[in-house]
Amino acid sequence: MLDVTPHAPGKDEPVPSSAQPTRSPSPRYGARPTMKDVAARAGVGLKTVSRVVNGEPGVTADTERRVQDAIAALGFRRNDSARILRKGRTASIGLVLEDLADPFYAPLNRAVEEVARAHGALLINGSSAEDPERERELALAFCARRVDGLIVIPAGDDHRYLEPEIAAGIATVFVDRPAGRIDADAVLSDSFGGAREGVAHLAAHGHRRIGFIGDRPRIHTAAERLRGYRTAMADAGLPVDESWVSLGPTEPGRVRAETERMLAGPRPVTALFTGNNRVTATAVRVLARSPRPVALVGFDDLELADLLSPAVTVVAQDAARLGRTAAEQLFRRLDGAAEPPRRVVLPTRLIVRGSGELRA
Amino acid sequence: MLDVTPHAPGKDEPVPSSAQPTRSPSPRYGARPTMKDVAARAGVGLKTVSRVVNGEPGVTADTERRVQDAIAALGFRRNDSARILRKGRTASIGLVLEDLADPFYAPLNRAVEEVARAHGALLINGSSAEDPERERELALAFCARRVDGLIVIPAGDDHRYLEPEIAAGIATVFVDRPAGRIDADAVLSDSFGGAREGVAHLAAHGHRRIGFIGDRPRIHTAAERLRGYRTAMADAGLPVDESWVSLGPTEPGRVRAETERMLAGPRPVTALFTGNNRVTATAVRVLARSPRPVALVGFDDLELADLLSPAVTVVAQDAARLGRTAAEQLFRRLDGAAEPPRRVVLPTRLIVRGSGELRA
DNA sequence: TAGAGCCTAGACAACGTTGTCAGATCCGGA
DNA sequence: TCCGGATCTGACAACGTTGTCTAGGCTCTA
Repeated sequence: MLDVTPHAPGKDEPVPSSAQPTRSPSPRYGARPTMKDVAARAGVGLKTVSRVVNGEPGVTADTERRVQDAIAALGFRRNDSARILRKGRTASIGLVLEDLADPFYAPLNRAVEEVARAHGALLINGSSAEDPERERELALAFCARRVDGLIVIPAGDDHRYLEPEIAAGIATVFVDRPAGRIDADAVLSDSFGGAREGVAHLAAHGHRRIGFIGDRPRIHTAAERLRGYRTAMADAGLPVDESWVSLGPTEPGRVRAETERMLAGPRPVTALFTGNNRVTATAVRVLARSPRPVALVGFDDLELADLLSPAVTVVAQDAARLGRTAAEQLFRRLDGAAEPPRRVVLPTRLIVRGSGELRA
Repeated sequence: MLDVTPHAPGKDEPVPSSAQPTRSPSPRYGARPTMKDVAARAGVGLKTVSRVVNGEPGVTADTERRVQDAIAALGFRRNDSARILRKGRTASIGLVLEDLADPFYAPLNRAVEEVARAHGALLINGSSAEDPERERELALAFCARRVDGLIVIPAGDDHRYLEPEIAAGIATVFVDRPAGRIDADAVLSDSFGGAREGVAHLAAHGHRRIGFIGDRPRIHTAAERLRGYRTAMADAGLPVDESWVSLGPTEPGRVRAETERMLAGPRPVTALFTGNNRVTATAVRVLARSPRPVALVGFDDLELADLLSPAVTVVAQDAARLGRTAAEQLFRRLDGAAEPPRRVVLPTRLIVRGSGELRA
């Protein structure tokens, strides 16, 4: 039941009415007091208020106190919009990612926030939902707000629309996937190497028929991971039956169907490599119901993965480190670093949890 | 402290302090073109550019084209800071939550974002890290940016500091936990009822010694859940040994120690109720190593909880719905709804996954 | 005691946009 | 031919802040 109760006011604590005794010669209702109002009330000049608010020197203790009193009495708070307009810098950065709610991106988001905070900047963010047009809208909306910098997890593969913005001075760093058709800083995980290592792990445990289920091929990481898969198979001298490979949207329905298909065919796979956390989660569910044990290695770690039976071996990325590295690079640019765009590739880590063995 | 700190002047702008140098042929390097620049280039008035940019009527097709050309040629993008200053509305809302990376809050964050997007607003957010002071800093920083509205997941228990802001017109809605010492809209989950139901479930399956591990008692939801636990125990006629109850920080070390303690004592618990997702995750790990099976019901659902063995029964909250409801309430306020503050309590849902049985 | 020098304080002009208002142009109808 | 009205356009003043510059008042020294 959804119950909506008008909240009884006196319950928590009677609100002390002593807080705002006299609201001055009543500034316009609903409008906030400005420095001008504070100045008038304190009987000082506008600039003096500005000085006090910003802690600038050159104000006597007495004057300062008068101003502080006026500020408190009026409930003044500096309007940062005006400040930003005047100063040119907004002390904020924008982050465009795929999905704020995705367990992989959430720690990245948090890491970016921490770095921003350490630099005194606020974070504006939004989800592209893997839609290039929406990515563009968001990024440009952030630019219109004149964020100092932009961190983008690309959904699209053409970022030329950002060129004027970058030229105009908005520092931009791409994470997780490289920028398309422009040259820019990027911080990536080693998708190719990670997938190769994960698949090699399966091959080393005797699997010969290994399936690959990944995200849509236009996504850079998906393509790289597939490449890692193929390379590892070739390294191990294993042929790849194309029915073992499936790229496409990661929604559970498709992944479930593909997993079941690979387990059912005339030449069923004995092991599966899954291309990201969402795919892994669905595959685990399907495999849990499989009569025949199937080995599974997944890209991205999962919470509680160690507790599944069998525990899922994963190729873990450090999402927080991705975010941190990207944000630090961004602020390095903002501090004036003028080196040419660079690409940082962070290593992945194979976490063996015992699901690799060939048990079929 | 959040602040715009101007760094070394003269760095990005090597302009002699005397005056504006010739700015007509090419705008200063690094400076963005403004409507004035566009107007000059298109040979029209400033206001005409404004009209074109905002799609206002009253511009002939020919003039519009000239302006559009100039915009494209210069790479002009409207400065929303100036626009905001002029218009008074920022079309942005602020969200203060505990931790952007927490799997419980991430979907809430996303839901808020979706609603904001539907209303054409951007989202600024930040993590309080459960620190009241940081919550305050963030909320006030957002207010200084003149967000239209604020959604807060309280870390502290005194929100009187927001009174002047609310009075000045910043709509504010609290989620997950009620506001402290002020009367404001709040959207909550039914922590009491949910915990009561979860503990009753354990009692109904024959458990008599049921432990409770929760978050710090000053957190409203933790206190409510404990109350639900005590009520359910009383309902079932079960005495509560205080050694079965533990409230405190949710970091794994403490939770692990407490869980082990409850399992080891002279009167060990046979079942455990855990107060939120973080506690549950740690408890599951400890219980997985327990020689004796212990039943577990947790507040908050976990990804993959259905795949654990035994599967974990949970009291699930709908985090996305919390976020959506709060954001909708916020925009209702922004659209002028003037009803008294109200408290919405959303139901929880017991998801039985078979771990409730007494197996010891 | 005068002048130099420091400190405090305020007047004023930006920042880039939008709302208001008034001028210019054009049309059709009398 | 002239006028009313509609349509298009631009000058100008805000919005609230900060940087620059100058005016006083004070202290200190010669």
